[in-house]
Amino acid sequence: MRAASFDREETVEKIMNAFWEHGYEATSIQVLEAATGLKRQSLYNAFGNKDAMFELANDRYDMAVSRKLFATLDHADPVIALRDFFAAQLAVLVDADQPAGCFVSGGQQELANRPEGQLSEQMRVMIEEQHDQLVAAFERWKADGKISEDADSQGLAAFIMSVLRGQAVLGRSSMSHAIVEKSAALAPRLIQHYLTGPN
Amino acid sequence: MRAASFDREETVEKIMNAFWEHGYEATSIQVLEAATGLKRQSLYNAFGNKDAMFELANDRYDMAVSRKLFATLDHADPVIALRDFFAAQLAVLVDADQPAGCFVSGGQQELANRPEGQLSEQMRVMIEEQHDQLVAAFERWKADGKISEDADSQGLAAFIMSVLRGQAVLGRSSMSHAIVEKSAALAPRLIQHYLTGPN
DNA sequence: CCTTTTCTTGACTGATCGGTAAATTTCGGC
DNA sequence: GCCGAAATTTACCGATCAGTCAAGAAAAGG
Repeated sequence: MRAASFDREETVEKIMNAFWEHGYEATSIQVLEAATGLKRQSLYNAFGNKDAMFELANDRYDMAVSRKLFATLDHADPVIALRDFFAAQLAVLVDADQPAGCFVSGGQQELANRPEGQLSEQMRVMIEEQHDQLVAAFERWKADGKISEDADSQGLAAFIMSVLRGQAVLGRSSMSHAIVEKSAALAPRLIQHYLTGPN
Repeated sequence: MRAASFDREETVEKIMNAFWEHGYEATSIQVLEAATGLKRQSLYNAFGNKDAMFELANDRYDMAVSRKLFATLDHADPVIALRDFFAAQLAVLVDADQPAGCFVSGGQQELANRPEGQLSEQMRVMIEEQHDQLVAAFERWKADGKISEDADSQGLAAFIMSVLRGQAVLGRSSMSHAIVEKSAALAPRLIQHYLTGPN
């Protein structure tokens, strides 16, 4: 036996950042070698193949980034929750220490039309789960009497998912950060306005 | 002299559809050969190189698809305009005769972090122009007294751009078409609600 | 008809792609 | 200390990438 000389978690994070920054196709094994400091065969030995590395990166993004964002929805007050939700989204998108944009949006765009749909299926599930979390949040606020019984949870969830993905696309280019900031500021106000009436 | 045996406009359209469907990287020259029915050298002879083909495809998308969408904003009534705007967007995204999703969103995601930024610059300009068209529309409605003087044209434009891009991402996978439909239905109502108050 | 110009065709380049086989090093177990 | 197993390194594989070269085919101009 011989212990691996690298930390697996750290390596997965580096792989995630590489895919996040360059996308699936443009992240060649060479790029992953440079990003992780490992040699080709060490990567294959540890993770299998490129698709498996992408899946791990996707999982890690889900755990480390997405879940933190959606945790803001746990707040009992929908106004505060949605304000924090979009603030957290903005923070991710403009954080200079992280790659620009969003892993999920980028991957979805690039992999959706692939003939072999293993990876796109994984991303689709992620998007569906996020949508369901939003629906659940609105249903919870409904049950707690925080918002009207008539509110369309499905529609609102779908709408917020759209805003989320769109901000991720625009946040990809630093030139559009101003647009993302304005959008992130206005989005919760629009929704609040719709839910609770003006004031 | 000898006349080319193919119609240039038709060929550009086929090239556009290929890039639209597969993205930049995944659309190899082989794919373009199959899509256009032309041989390699004919393509290079007619268009120069791959990047030039992508630029032409991008231009054509702008002319043929985006402009039609933004033309709905010309209507004097913002309620009708925004309703038609999102209806037109939905129509593009769910049209089975066209590739799924949106050329602009896909290209922006894939090319934004390229070292050589020729193509991403072109897409950034496109996004900026669309944003400006939205701002202009709101300013016009303001001047006509259709919406409040206090309305934040910049913010609303930024917000709508986000929704637009996000719907394009979600529309990329046919599994998410239900989400796009709900989002496209709710978006204009939310904005209208915000602009004119409930009812 | 014949020449000339252009388009078309098919073979080819060097680079890079994802993935693998075999050699070499390094370490834990005895 | 040495042996064997696992990690690392180096070299390589066929396939495909964007782009090119040099012939062959076809049409316009005379």
